[in-house]
Amino acid sequence: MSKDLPTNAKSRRRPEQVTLSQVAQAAGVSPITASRALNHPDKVSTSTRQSVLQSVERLGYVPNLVAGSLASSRSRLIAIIVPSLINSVFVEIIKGLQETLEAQGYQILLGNTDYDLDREYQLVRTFLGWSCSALVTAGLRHNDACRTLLANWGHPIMEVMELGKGMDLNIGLDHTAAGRCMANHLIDRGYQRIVYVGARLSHDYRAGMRYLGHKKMLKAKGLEAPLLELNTLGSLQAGAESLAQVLKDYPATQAIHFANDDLAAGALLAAQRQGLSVPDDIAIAGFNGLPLGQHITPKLTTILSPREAMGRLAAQELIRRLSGKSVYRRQHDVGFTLQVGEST
Amino acid sequence: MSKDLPTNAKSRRRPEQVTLSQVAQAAGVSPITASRALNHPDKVSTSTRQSVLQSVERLGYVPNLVAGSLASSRSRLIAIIVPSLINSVFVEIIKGLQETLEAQGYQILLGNTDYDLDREYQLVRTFLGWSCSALVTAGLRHNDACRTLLANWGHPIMEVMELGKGMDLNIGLDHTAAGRCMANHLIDRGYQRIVYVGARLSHDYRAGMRYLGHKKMLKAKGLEAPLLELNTLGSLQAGAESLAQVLKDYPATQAIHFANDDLAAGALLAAQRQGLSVPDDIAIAGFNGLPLGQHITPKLTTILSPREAMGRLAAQELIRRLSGKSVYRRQHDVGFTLQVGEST
DNA sequence: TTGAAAGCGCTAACAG
DNA sequence: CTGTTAGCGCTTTCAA
Repeated sequence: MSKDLPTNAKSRRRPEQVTLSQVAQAAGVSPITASRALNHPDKVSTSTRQSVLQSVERLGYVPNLVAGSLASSRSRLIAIIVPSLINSVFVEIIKGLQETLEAQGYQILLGNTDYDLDREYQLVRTFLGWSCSALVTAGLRHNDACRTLLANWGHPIMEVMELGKGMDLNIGLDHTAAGRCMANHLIDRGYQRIVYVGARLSHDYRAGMRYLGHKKMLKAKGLEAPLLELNTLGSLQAGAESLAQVLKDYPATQAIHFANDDLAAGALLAAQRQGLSVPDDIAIAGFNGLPLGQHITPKLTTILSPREAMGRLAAQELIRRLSGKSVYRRQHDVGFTLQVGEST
Repeated sequence: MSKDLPTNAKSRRRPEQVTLSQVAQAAGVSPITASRALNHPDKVSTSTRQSVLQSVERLGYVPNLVAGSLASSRSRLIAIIVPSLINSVFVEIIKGLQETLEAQGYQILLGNTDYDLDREYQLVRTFLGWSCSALVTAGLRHNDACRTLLANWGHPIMEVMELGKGMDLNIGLDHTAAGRCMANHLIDRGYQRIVYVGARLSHDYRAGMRYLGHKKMLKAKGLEAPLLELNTLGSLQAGAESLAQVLKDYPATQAIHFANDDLAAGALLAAQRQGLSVPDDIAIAGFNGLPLGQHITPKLTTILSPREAMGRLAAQELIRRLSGKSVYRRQHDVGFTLQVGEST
C-alpha cells in the first residue's frame, strides 16, 4: 500500500476527491513535481509537464485551492466591498474590476455593507480570514476597528470612488469639485434660485460632498443653497416625487441640482407628464452620466464619471502591485466631465 | 518554549498572524476547546466561552478560514456564476441572493462567463477547488465537461432564470410562455404585422425562447413572425437604432416586440424624438419590467419578472438544503406578469 | 465538557 | 530539474 493512499482508520479523506498525490503517482513523479508542473510550468521539463497534465486529465483532478492557499498563504482571491448593489455605479465599478481581475486568474469575493461601517468591518474580518491577495473597498470612510485591522495587513488595499488620504492605494474623483462645477454651470446659465436634492446624504456621503461644493459656489456668489434631503434611496420614483416637494417647499425654484441621474431623470420625466417645460419652467441637472440621460428629451445635463474605467484602472494597479512591480502610483484622479444637455 | 509556538528554523508561520493556539493558550484551554468556543458555543461551558472570547478580543485574533475549510472541507462560500454584469437582470438576481446569503454568514464568490460556456467550465472548476458549499448558475445550458464535473459533486446546485430539466435545484420562469403571452396581447390589440427584435439570441438564448413562443403564437393565427437580430448587446442605444432598421426593413410594421425593456425603451424614446406617435404609428412592447418603463410616457407594455425575489428564493432554498432540511422543492416557477402600459 | 493525536491537500525550504 | 521533509492553522475522531 502506498503511503500516498492511506487506508488507516483515522483517515478523513474525501473518498471521491482526486488528490495531487494521486496525479503524481499516476505520472510517476513526486507530488511536489506535479505541483510545479501545474503552478510553475517553466520549472519542470517538458516531458514531465506533459505526463502530469495527462494524468490530471485522465483522473479528472481538480486542484484543491483551499489546501494550496493554506500552504502558500496566497489565495488569488480579491475582496470587493461595496455599500450597495442597487446603485448601478458600484456595479459598473465591480464590472471593471471583475473583467480585469478574472482575466488574470483572480477570483472575486463580493461583500455588500448596505452603507453600514460595522458591517464593513465584519466583512473585512471575514475576508482577511480568507487570505485575500488584496482588498477593494468603496470610499475612504471606515470605522476604527476596521482601520486597526487593516493597518498591518500587508496586502494591497484599494479605496475607490473619492479622492483623499487613503490607507494605501486610492482611485477616484473630487466630488466637491464636481458639485462646484455643476453649480457653476447653473449659475452661468443664469439660474439664481437653485435647490440641491439628494437621498440619504449621511449614507451617500459622496453626494453630500458634492452638495458641499455646490453650496460653497452658491454662497460665493451670494446665493442661498437650500437642500432637500430625501429619506429614500435614489430612484426614478424618488426623483419624480421630489419634484413636487421642491415646487411646494421652494415655489420660486428655477433649477434643481440632483445628487444623481436616477433622481434627475425621474424628475425630468415627471415634469414632462405634468406639462412642465424643462428647462424653461424648471431646469434639471444630475450626476453620473447614465445612458438614460442622453436618451430622454431634453437631454439631461450631468457630470460624467468614468466608473468602469475606474474599476479597470484599480484592477490594473492592483495587479501591478501583486506582481511585485514597484512602479505604481498611490493615487489616481480619474476626473469628471461636465456634459451639458438641454435640460439646463 | 511552548510547542504551540515553534521556533525551529523550518517554521513557515506568518510572524504576525495570531493563531487559535495562541488564543487557546492565553485562555488556558486547548486549541480544540477554543475552536469549539467560537464555532459551537453551546458545546462549551459559559466561563470557558467567555475567557476564549476575551482572548480573541485582546489578541486581535482573526480566524483563518482557509485552514478551517481545509480541515472541515466546508467553506461557507457560495459560487455565483452569471453570464454578464451589464445586464441588470443578473445584478438583481445577485442582489437577492447576496442579501439572503450574507445574512446567514455565507460569502459570495462571483464569476462572469461573458456568455461563454467554456469560460463557465473554467469558473466551475476553480470554484469547486474552493470547496464551495453550493453553486448558483444562470441558466440550464452547460458544456459536457461542466456537466461531468458537477454530476458527482455532492453539493447543492441551483440553476436560475429559466425552467426545465435542471441538474439539481431550479428556479425560474417559462420564457416561451412569456413570449407567447406578449404575442397574444399584441394580437388581441389588433396588431397583425409584428416584428420581434432581439440582441444576440445565441447568447441571450432566453430571449430566443421568448421569440419561439412569440412565433408559435403568431403562426397559429396565420401571421408571419419576422425577426430582427441585432449584433450588439441590448441597450437604449441599440433599441433606438433598431427602430430605424425595422422601419426600413419592414415598413408596414404595426408593432415591435422587443426582447427586453432596454431595447424597447430606447426605441420608444427614439420614436418620440422622431415625432412618431406610440402606439398609433408604432406599438412597442418589452420584457423585464424595469422601473424606467413605468416612468416614460407612454408607459411601456412589458412583462414583469420577479428577479430579486428569484434570487432571494434561490438563496432560501439553498440555505434550507445546506442546513440539512429535506423539505424543499426541486423546482420553483416564479411566474411572470403581463404589465399593460400605454405603448401598445 | 474537555483534550490528545492525527490529519485535511498542498507547497516552502532545502538538498541533491 | 527533481525529491525529501516538514509544516500551513484548523477540525475531526476518539477517548476521558
